[in-house]
Amino acid sequence: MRYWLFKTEPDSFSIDDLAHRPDGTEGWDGVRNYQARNFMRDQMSVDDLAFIYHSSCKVPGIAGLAKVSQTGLVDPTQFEPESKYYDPKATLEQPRWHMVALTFVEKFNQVLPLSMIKQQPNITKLGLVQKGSRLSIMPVAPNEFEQLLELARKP
DNA sequence: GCCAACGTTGGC
DNA sequence: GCCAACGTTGGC
Repeated sequence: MRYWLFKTEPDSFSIDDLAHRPDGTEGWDGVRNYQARNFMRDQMSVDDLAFIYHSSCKVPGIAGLAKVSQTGLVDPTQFEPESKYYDPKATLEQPRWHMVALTFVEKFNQVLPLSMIKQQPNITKLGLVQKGSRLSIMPVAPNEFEQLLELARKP
């Protein structure tokens, strides 16, 4: 069992949007970064837990929790010429972009702000706190995950 | 809106 | 295979 963090811009897709999807489930399409793709394709398992992180918004931070509900999916938007995620080099035989589906688990009472995450002396490995890290999907170490979850659930 | 940092592209 | 130029990310 591994732990992850998925960034999303709440203006386009927020933790509330995930919660309101049928079955609280959404294919995480549109990722066009190889490192992030490789995490999804090669390292995720069903029931892995994932923080949903809101970026590029008023209070960037961890907004909720989801779990990986399906793995090994092909991102359909790569084949759609009208999509902004269209990839002309992808073919049905040889897709380039893979994804997983996430299912809503929990929305925190308030967002755990990035500013607070950065103040935690024990959170050092998380990509978010490392300078220049722009990964949209990143692993979270088990002990850091546990610590962040506890912080986020504080009333 | 700024801008630092990063990933990708493409000419050579 | 190098690397400059470009586009994007994302906090502030």
